[in-house]
Amino acid sequence: MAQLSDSIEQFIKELMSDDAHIELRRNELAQHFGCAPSQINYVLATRFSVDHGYIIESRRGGGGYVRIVRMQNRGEKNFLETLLERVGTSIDEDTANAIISNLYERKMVTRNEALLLKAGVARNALALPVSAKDVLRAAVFRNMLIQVFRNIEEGKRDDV
Amino acid sequence: MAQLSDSIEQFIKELMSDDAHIELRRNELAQHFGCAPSQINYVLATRFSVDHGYIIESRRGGGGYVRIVRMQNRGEKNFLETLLERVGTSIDEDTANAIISNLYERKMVTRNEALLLKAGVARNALALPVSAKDVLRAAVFRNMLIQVFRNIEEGKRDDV
DNA sequence: TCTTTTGACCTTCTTTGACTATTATAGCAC
DNA sequence: GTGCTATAATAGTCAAAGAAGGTCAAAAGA
Repeated sequence: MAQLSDSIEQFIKELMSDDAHIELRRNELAQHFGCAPSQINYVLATRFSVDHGYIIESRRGGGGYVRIVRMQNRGEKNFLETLLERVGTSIDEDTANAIISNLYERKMVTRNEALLLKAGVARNALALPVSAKDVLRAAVFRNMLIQVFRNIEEGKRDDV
Repeated sequence: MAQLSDSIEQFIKELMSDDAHIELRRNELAQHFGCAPSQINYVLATRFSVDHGYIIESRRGGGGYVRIVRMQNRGEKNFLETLLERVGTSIDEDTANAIISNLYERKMVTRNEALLLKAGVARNALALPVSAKDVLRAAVFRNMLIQVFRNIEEGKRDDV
């Protein structure tokens, strides 16, 4: 039997067709496939992750949604993947700064954005034992990196 | 989908346009949107708080009203101090996001920068007990805020 | 063994309604 | 006219219900 997950993956990809992003209701989709809502999360996690070239955004509560953004540019997608791999689950400040400078040199972020990124991962921002700092820095940095690429990919929406 | 709260927020912002303040009738507005009057209070509380840069004044009884006042731009230096004070040593995500939106509305950061700031303070970036998250978020956020103002103040040099 | 599926429980955001508080005004006593 | 009082017209507060989506681990399949 064609796995449920595969069908859902297909379905979502057809929905997207040429669009760079779509928005869907998790529960609706689950109902459509007669499965548990968390099944959708599984599909997103295993087939629409960053290393598959997608970025997921969502919102809870009334009017909640799940938005799937496809990275258009293959190079960028691979680059982000590489960066996230490099960051891993722990990273020191110098390495993070090097990555940020590199992004700036490639003109993927403005100077101001680069400085903002550096501020976010700076030692003094993380008042914790050193080893914990690196772990935390990695977490914050990953999030910011993904946002950098989202900024690049996404058309200008006006919600901030 | 188009959240009621979002529509009301939009509506109010359009009403304001360039004015520094507007006055409205809570019940009238509620009726216009066919919702409970207290819904209006919810929108005001979540989208027009002081952190968002607004002050609400109101009066009950016959001829009552709700006045929404957009806060004046203080000197930048002073503003940074105020913000840092507000952040203190612990801040939750919603408050941080409100402040960021405010910076964006005041055109002190670009949209991309705002999104970057939000990514830096997002819940999911901080895999820790909630209370610890708030403390850490404050630290990271302070650092980024200072950078925002440094970006504004400093002439464009090209070293990063 | 590795992947998929499900379900119980959690967190976030929105909407509503019952109850409370405040203010202006009309009517009345003087 | 003045001062009180009742009433109507507002707005505020808070808790509960409703409407999403998230997480994690156990069960089920391949």
